[in-house]
Amino acid sequence: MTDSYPKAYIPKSCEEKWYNVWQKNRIYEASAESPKPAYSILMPPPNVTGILHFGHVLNITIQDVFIRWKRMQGYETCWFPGTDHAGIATQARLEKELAKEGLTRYDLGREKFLERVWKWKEEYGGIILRQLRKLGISSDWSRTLFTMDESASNAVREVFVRLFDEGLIYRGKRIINWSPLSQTALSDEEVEFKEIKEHLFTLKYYFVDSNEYLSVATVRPETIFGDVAVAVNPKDERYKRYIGKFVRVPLVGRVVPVISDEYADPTFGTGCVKITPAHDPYDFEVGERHNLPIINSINPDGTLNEVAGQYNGVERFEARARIIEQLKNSHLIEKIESYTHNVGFSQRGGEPVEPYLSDQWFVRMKPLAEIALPPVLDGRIKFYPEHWGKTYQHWLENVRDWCISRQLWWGHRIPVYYTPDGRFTAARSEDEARKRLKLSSEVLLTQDPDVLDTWFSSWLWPLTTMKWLYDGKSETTQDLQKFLPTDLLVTAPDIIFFWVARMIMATMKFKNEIPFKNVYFTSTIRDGLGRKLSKSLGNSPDPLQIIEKYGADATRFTMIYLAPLGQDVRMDIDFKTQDIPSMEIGRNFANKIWNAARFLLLKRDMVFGNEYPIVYNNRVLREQEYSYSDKWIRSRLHSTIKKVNSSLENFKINDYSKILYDFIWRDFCDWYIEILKVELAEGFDPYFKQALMSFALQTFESVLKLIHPIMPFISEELWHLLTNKSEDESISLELNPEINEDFIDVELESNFEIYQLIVEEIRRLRNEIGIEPQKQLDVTLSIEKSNLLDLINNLKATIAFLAKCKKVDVVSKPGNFTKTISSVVREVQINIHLGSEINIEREQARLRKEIERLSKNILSIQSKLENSNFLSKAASEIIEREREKLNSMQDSLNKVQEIYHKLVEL
RNA sequence: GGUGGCUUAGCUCAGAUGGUCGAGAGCGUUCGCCUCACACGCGAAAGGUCACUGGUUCGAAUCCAGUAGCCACCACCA
Repeated sequence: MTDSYPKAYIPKSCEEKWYNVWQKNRIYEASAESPKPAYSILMPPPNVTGILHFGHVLNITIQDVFIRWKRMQGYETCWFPGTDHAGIATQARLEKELAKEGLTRYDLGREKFLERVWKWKEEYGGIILRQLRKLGISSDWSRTLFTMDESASNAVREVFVRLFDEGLIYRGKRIINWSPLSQTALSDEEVEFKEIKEHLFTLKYYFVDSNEYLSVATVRPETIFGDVAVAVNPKDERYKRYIGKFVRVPLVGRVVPVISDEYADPTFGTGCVKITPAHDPYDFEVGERHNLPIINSINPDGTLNEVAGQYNGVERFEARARIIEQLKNSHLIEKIESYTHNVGFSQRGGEPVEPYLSDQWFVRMKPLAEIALPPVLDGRIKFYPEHWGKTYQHWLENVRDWCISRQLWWGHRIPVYYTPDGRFTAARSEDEARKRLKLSSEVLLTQDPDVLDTWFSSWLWPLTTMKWLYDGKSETTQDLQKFLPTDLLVTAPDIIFFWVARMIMATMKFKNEIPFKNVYFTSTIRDGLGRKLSKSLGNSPDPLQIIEKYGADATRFTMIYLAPLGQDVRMDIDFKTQDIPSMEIGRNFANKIWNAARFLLLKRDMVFGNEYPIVYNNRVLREQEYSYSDKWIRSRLHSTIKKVNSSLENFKINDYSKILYDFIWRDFCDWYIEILKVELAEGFDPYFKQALMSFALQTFESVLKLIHPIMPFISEELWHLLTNKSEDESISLELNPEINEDFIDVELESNFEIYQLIVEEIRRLRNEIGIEPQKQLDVTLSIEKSNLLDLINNLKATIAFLAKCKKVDVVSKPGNFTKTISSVVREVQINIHLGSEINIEREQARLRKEIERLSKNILSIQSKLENSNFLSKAASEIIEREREKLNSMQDSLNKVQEIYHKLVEL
């Protein structure tokens, strides 16, 4: 018998078992036709190249908690999973593999390369979705979408054409952020600025007609090959006279004009700035204003080009070093200062981006920003924590056009077709392009070679997951009708611009609907030193190993327990072993739950024998049979249900975990179960014992339901052990316990608190005096308050059990005792009869301390109650409470003083 | 430069709408326990001028302002 309930919870076997059962029974697949109200969540699609890290664990667990909780509240829940094709990351990954074979993508050619990527995707892509299953999540896997699936691609193409036709997508020659590593354009959002210590070089630009020169500062001397002018501020008296003259670009020898432009800041550097339109966005604007030529001196791979003469083909930073040498040798450098400034880096590749002039496709953002702002401002979409709304607003109000073309192969091909003479149109197919351009079938059309930014498909996620335009035509589907808008989006704040904002734009634009009602921004997880987790820092443990070691439930619970809304999380990480010791919180808690169940099961088997489960349902406590502790735990349970619901409703998921932790560990295990032991031992009537156990088991079943959203495996396992239900049934399809306000008894809870204080005080005194652990002493409690007296009398035996007393007497009047140490909690006097002489001095000292503490408190309350302002302005119930507090403390003080004086007399 | 966040026990953090805080938890530390569910446990203890200054209020860890330190995001001028 005992063998069926091992002493410690073993997560592994039950996790595998139950996930397989859930999958087999397809219990988490949603029906759009269900009459139940809908509750839906979009899973932020991880990259196909991704592997599980702790950011996912937190993010995914939060979503699962809400989905499971709502499912148990009777909603038709649908959690849409999927993966993102992650253009740059995936292509880079495959190119790396090719490189091992000594190949580049160009060796294979576009078609072969893409075949290869697809093959890789089928084989290894989406490993992360399998890893997510280890967490026990209840997403609807039948609805899994990949952003390059045909249905999604159809929608992407359609959206592109529509925006193009509306003039919201345009092609333009602009300075964009170029990644030399990936050799593609990037959006502004994909650039990260870092502070870099470099040098500021002041170069000499000699006038063509004199020995004088202009001093021009630059941090990028390698761009001098693209210089087409030197600008000075028109108001700058120092340089006014040079405007219109010509200088020679150092080394290059090109003769360029000195122009006047407001852009030159007289207070910065020398006040002269070289203008290189091809390599700086501001210079580009200056060039446009002054009609200057544009000279590109850098290749897409980051090397200098033929314009740079001898530096042709030299990598940009290498070139810089060599150019400086040459400038030095030619005495063309006036000075070199160290200089700290911010440089843009490619978020993915990590290399400095190159401002690069090229033809790219852009989305006009203003009109989209205008429709995306109102739903957040008017509260249709709520952010948690709220303050992200400000960040969102600021971004939208200052948004710049979105560069969506990428010079990659892996991604959605831009649906634009060009004629040999340079005309073009967006179209759903080549045929359509031909029609649109009114071309005969002989004219050769070429499709744009570029692909779209990955986020151009991600922003349609709320729509494509629900099969919008899956065939390029259908504007609505059952899923859209049932599940849009979704209820909750859980995501990291760093993709608020990339993704959250753009989803709002797209969904508002194409469906005139919000994509989600609530957005929960997760915490950033950091190590003990406050650093973000990253592989390169070696502070990013593999969640699968942690799950292996501590269990999925433990991992889930710990993450939620540690991660309050809106606050970063610090996890102690053992860098050597890649262990996370704080996972013990969850593991120990799971073990505690397991053992509470084990206790109940053992007692159940004892009390019912083989009558279980036949008579189980007939054994019910009659109302008068409920003991104070039964009523207390029932009251606590219902208070807990209430708190659980309100914390989840307010997205305080961290509170939810703490409320249950405290309730289960403290209330249920430390007190209720301990008391139950006594009640079972005392009861003679087997029917009564069975009823008592039924109540305990039912209470525990409620506990399991409450904990299920965060600890799905152990709760499922125990629920089955407890109820003997068939494997086809699942606790996750049960309804949450309902609150019965009638069961919440505030007065009982407060009296019970005094009972707990009494037990604790006796234990404390025993410890303090050093009574041997096994020694049982007689205790007399004197209590005047009648309802408390009744409660304590009722629970007398449990006090004896919990505080190791031989006998507990309860009297209504304080007695006169010798060889006794006494203490007071609230209005109760506790007397422990030692049966031997006591250390009077020590007792006096102890009591003096108590008198002091009480007197201090009383004084502060008294002064409050004597304050007429307080009496006239404070709420009456506050005053009443203070009065009660004062009375209670006075009473305590009187009693302590009485004891003290008696000691003195001895 | 702009915006937002944080600062409560040795450590990590709870402490909506100010009074129930007569400041809490977990870990760590100290002491005592293998008490018939659990040593992944039980019982107990020590440990805090709630960053600083001022204000609002009858009353502030909680609201406001300022200061300091830390963090994040945005903008980025040669």
